Amino acid sequence: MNALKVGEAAAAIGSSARAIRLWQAKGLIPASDRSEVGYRLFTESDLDRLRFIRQAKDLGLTLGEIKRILDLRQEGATPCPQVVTLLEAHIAAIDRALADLHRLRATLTGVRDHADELAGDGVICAIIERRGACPPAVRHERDRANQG
Amino acid sequence: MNALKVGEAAAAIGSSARAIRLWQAKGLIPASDRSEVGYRLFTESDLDRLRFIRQAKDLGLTLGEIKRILDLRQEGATPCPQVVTLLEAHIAAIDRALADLHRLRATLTGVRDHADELAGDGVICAIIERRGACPPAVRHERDRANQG
DNA sequence: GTTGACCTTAACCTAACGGCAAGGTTTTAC
DNA sequence: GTAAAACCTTGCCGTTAGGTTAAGGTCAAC
Repeated sequence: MNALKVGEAAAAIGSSARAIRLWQAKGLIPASDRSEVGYRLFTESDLDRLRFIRQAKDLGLTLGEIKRILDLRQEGATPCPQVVTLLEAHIAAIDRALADLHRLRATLTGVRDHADELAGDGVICAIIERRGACPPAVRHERDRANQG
Repeated sequence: MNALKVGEAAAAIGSSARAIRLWQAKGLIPASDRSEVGYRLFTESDLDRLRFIRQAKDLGLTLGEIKRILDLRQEGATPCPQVVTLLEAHIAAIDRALADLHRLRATLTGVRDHADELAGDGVICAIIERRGACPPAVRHERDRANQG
């Protein structure tokens, strides 16, 4: 038989054994067959699903989103319309992140370039303190992900 | 006296009481005075330090980096040169993130724009599966931060 | 028969808090 | 004068997507 163990399956799809176990624990893939001693065994059709997950991850989808797509498909629905919606939400998020990063970059280079002019008589560090009004805090991508 | 409780101090610097407690637990600010019943009490000079932390955070520095700056200053050193180095490292990281996001955005819009052409006969979702070779995985900013 | 490469689960680590619990305190309103 | 609202305390769990041990079982090769 051509059943693969988790490490072999991981190598086949270009991911890690740990990641595959996590996907399984999170319900993205069903409980796999086990060998007599308990090793996970993956078939070719299992690999298709694993590859799908990896490709979706390459597109920046979260495991939760991928699970939703997979569940939709399981219910017989075609998830593609929701996927397009999802992609558009991600594109919008990327645009926000790009704008934030551009702004932050401008602030940072500005601060760095004026570092010389700032005498070292700030209380802690003049570079950080002597730069006029604080621009509104730039929230990082990861912050936005966690709390709206 | 004008000692502020943690919630008042948080409001004064534009952060949260929870964040201030965290900064204290991580050693960015010393153990503050306490009222008779154990409430944290902050003076004006405490606020300066809190404001410094918030400003440094606005520049994208991590709490660990800010602590290092604060510790340097405590040892009598002027942290500014290291701060410049830090800023340049952050700018470089931002540039990498920008490049990654631009690439991911291009991939995403490409996938979205060709969604119509892809018949729904993919195993799970044609949009995700039928797009030729997978570009190398784009690692997100937060991944890079956690493990080199 | 032992070394080394693989597998198992479990638990801890990352960044920076938010949320909630369970209880004590202060303030405000009736 | 007291009751409720609004604070405060500590502490633990949750968030992302796994990496990294730990402790132990399994399998192939030498």
